Amino acid sequence: MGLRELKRERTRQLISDKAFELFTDRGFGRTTVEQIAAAAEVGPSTLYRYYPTKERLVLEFVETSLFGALDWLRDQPPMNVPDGLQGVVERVLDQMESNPDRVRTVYELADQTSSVEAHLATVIWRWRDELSTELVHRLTADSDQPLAGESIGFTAALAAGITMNVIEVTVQTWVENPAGTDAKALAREAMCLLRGGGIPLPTVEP
Amino acid sequence: MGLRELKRERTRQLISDKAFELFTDRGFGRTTVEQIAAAAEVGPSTLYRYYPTKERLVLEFVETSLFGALDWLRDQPPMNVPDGLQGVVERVLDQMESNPDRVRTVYELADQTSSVEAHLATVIWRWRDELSTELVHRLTADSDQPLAGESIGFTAALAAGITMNVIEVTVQTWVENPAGTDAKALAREAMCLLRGGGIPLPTVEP
DNA sequence: AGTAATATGGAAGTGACTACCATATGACAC
DNA sequence: GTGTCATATGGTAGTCACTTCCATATTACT
Repeated sequence: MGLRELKRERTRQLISDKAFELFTDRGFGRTTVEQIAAAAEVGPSTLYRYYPTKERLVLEFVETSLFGALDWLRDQPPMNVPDGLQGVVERVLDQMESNPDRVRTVYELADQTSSVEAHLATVIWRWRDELSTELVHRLTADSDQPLAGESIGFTAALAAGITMNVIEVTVQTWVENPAGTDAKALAREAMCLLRGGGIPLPTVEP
Repeated sequence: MGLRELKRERTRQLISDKAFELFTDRGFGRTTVEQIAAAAEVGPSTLYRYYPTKERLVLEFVETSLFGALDWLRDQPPMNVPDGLQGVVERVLDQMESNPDRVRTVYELADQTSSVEAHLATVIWRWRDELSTELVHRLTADSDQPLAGESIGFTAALAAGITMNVIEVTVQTWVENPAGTDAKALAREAMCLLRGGGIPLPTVEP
């Protein structure tokens, strides 16, 4: 790695760290980009070359966690879709559990500031869409499948959406009570949905 | 209804209509709030009293469609959760199908402009959260349930998320091919997930 | 008609983000 | 080392969404 890329990485990390300091200190809305740039000792225009929006500063961690797991899936040999998705979920949860403070901070900032929540949602949506297209590849490329071509897109989107839901709900539960939650077990149980296990809902008499 | 509220409704509708005209004409990003205000013959500050953000102008229709269905559920007598959610989905699809042009326009604007997509995501998330809490009410208030108190929140969030997914994927499919898609039938099939039907995925040999 | 409540328009300001240009710095051939 | 080129940086000026505040106008109520 050349000196150039090394400094790039360092600057990137410095900006991110200083931003999180300021955000946790005065809050997202009360921190200006100029303040972050000043704290990281770079010009505002340089900061924008690293992070295109203020919100991306907050969400970089979530982004790399999610898309890292997706890259893992892309490198896997053919396997049944529920197994692959199970692996994806566990990879994401591993990332989250390895950095609980970051996760908590991101959640707090998203709760407080609607623009952060909005950007978080788009990151998650984009991930879900890419996961969906990856599933389509896996279902069509490997062999001739019994499913009709049209409904594959529908099914894949649904499966990707459910996977995303399981991650969201599991992480949410875990963030609210980290000690008392076995995130992986919870997710494994929820993923039974894909395998036809249904969802344990009580019946209600009218 | 007094004269005051009548004029309010008229102004609101006028602003919305003019905004859609301009958006479809020059695009969302190339339309300024001042232009919308001028076209509706109101001051910019008045416009902001009706719509807190530019994006809400686009998303009002989606919002009322979704939350209208939620209000319907709140008025329903106790019933099994999957049946209630099925009704919610069908109400939403009814709204969408009754105004296909609006739906298509919203989709196009969300595709082109990331901030619209982001706001759309938050509207949908908020709706999902409210649906989830409504499910918790229904599952706890009516009778004593066999489910443990802790896991009800988890299960309800999962069910609400899946419902949201079904709506999203169904509407997406329908928007791409309105003529050849029976949205309600598609959604009904997908909602079988909640009832333990699983998802029709082919197996893959390694 | 008179008064209170509320809706409107405009002006001034904040801050995120963009476009652009001059300058500095690491990379590479010699 | 030295010169050259590609790229990274800092600063400036500007756009536009959105906020705050105040003076004025319009509706509702007695």
